[in-house]
Amino acid sequence: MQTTATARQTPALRREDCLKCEIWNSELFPSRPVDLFEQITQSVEHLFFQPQERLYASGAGGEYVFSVRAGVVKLVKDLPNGGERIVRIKIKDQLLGLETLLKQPYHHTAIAITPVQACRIPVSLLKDLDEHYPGFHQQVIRRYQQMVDEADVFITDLSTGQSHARIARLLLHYFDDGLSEVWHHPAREDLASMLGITIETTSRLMAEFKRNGYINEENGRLSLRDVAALKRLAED
Amino acid sequence: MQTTATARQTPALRREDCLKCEIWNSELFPSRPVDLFEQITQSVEHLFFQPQERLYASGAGGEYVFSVRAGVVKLVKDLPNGGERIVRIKIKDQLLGLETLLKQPYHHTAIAITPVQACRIPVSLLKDLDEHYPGFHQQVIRRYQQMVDEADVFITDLSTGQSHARIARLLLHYFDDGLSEVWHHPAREDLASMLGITIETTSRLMAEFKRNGYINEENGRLSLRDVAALKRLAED
DNA sequence: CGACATGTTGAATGTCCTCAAGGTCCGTGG
DNA sequence: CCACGGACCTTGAGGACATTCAACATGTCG
Repeated sequence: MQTTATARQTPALRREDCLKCEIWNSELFPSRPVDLFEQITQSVEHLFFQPQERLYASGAGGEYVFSVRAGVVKLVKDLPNGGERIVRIKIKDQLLGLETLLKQPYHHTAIAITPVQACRIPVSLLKDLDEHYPGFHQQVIRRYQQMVDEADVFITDLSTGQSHARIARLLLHYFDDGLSEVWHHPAREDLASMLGITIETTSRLMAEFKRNGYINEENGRLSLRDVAALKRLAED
Repeated sequence: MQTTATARQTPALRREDCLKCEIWNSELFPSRPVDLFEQITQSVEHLFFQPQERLYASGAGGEYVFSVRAGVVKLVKDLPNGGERIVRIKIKDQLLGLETLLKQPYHHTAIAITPVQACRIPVSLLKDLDEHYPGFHQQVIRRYQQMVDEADVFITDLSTGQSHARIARLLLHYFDDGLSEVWHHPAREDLASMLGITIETTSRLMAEFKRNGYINEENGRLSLRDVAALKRLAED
């Protein structure tokens, strides 16, 4: 399992590399003592996931928070009618499963969209850090704020208005920056599930955007060609 | 301004009553010292708001967190096309404007839906508490988790599927419990803005629900008549 | 009473979904 | 090597659904 597409694309991280995780690199650990290193390397596991693989499942009692080191993870919730809706997208340096800090079961199912590398951090370690390092909780609060912000984007930008506007906003938000370097080829199903529309509508509109020269997709690589036009569409 | 409809409906709270706020009543202040009381009563203001009045506006640099003591507040974001979308509903014992803890301007506009009583808490006070009372930040984290959870409800329940299902879910979620005691008569515009649909569609479907006996609205008081039927609709 | 905001209802249009068929790509097995 | 199946994407046609624009009703407040 170690010899994955991931391992070939990007050099495989080792357990020691978990120390490079953004959450330990904070100014909040001014004098990182040796025992902190030890504690981390002993309890944090570095894991690989293939596309479609689950990091955890909704409702499961969670003991771990995950930190994404490479790749893209979707957080999904099942719908009553059998489908599923994506509620957030997690990329490098973002944390998943923070609800376990409050002893709650996972609220979503976390699924790798691309090959993913992630650190699995025991809740007990985070609680230790919280006690010994005043100011560590600021990190957690900051990340919660990020989550709320992204949730608001999903509500206002991805769930409001007509579908061509929603797609334009999605493209601008997730494929105009470095994310497209990692998430080359979004599946129509995932786009649709982020927007609350059907796969067919998504496919039709993506095809139309291609025809109009707004976007491009060659050898499985999506890129934005006419950002101005997309911004115009996104306005309404 | 003190002699408001609010003051008549529910007994007006005084500044001392801010101490009864749920956030001070936590087990996290095991030995509430006198100086804490003093600090709170000196810096926390107790305010009244009429429907349509704003507690704060999106983009403004914020110095205050608000705690709702009575009534209902909506958090809205402006849309590019001129409309606005409600992203959360705040009721008793919920906090607004936590983003100011991170020195960020308010992310939403907070508007009273009903008459509202709220405590206005300076960020500096909360920072003090955070320093002197280890464990206070747990309160903040817990509330952030609540916000994320409600945001997810807005994404999966109120922004997904056909409009009659969305309305049914909204009614079950917000008018099946104690909230209907406070929020008697939801404006069609607010319901529509929570669901991302038009006022007309909302009006038509509410009328249909009334005709079918699922809900009732007399002397400006909404109540659910057939929860089972609504739950059936909510499933899809 | 008249003015204004809010809610309701109708008719026409437009958007999106459903159902269906066909296409492409890729891995597997004959 | 090619045939086949499966997963995914595309496209079309029809119908269901939501929006738009409009008229009218209701209620509130001066």
